[in-house]
This record gives sequence, structure tokens and C-alpha cells, in this order.
Amino acid sequence: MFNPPNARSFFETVWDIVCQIPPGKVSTYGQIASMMSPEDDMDPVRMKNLAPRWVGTALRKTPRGKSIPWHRVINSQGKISFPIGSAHANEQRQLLESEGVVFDQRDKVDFAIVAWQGPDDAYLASKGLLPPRPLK
DNA sequence: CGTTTGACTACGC
DNA sequence: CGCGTAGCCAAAC
Repeated sequence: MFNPPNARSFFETVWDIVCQIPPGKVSTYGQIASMMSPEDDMDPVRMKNLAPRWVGTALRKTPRGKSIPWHRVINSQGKISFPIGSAHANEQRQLLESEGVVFDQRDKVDFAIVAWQGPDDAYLASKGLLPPRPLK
């Protein structure tokens, strides 16, 4: 899953999954990671700590020209992961708000309303992905 | 080629 | 809820 030789396909899988998130909904780095199968010899603890960061790494390298909805991925706390007030954070927030996503006074979204439930089963099967862990 | 960085998370206080 | 910390390791510098 995370070996260098597989990095390319890992990134592409992440981008592919992100493209499945509909407007007005959000996912998290950890949720996307939860859909990827760990390698057989991967230590569960190591996996848990590593996977979300790799999703972040993949997103950081998102091709800007392919209209991938990168802004629909936030962190497990329901907040944008860029420093508040930064150019990136402002852009991400504006994109989400333009889709109807609401942020409360602590800059958090309400997962009960905007959490993405994951791709449909057919998509998961076609990509060999696991059902995503629900967001809380 | 050594050091720092980073689009994370779970957990403890 | 907010803040700090450990765990992680390929990129970026």
C-alpha cells in the first residue's frame, strides 16, 4: 500500500476516490485511508498512524488541472487542515461554502449533515476498496 | 546527503 | 473544548 513503488497508484487511487465525493459533502483524510487495503505485512498500528498522512501527501500533489474536488477533504475534527486565515484555507472554505457547507463559530462543519457516506458498493468493488469508516 | 516539513490522528489532561 | 504529544516517513530543501 505505501511502498514507494506503489506510491503512484496510491496517489491516483486517492484522487479517484476524492472525485466521487459529491458537492456539499465532505470526507476526511482518515476516512479515505480507511478504504485502502493495507499490505499483508503492514503492522496495524503503523498503518493507522501512516495512512492519513499519506492521503494528505497525495492531496498535496493533486494535479490542479484535473478538476479534482480536493477541497472536500478535511480533517477528522471537521475542520480545514490549513492554518486559519491562510490563502489555502480561505480558498477551501469559500469553495465549500459555495456548495452549501456551513461552518460553525469554531470553524467546524457538522458531520451529521455534510459527512459523505462513501462510494456506492459497485464503485468499491470495481476498485477493490473497503467500505469507509463512518465519520463522527 | 543530513535535516526539516508536513493538507493526520488518537489520546491524555 | 483546547492544547500538547507521540508515532511516522517520503518529500522537499
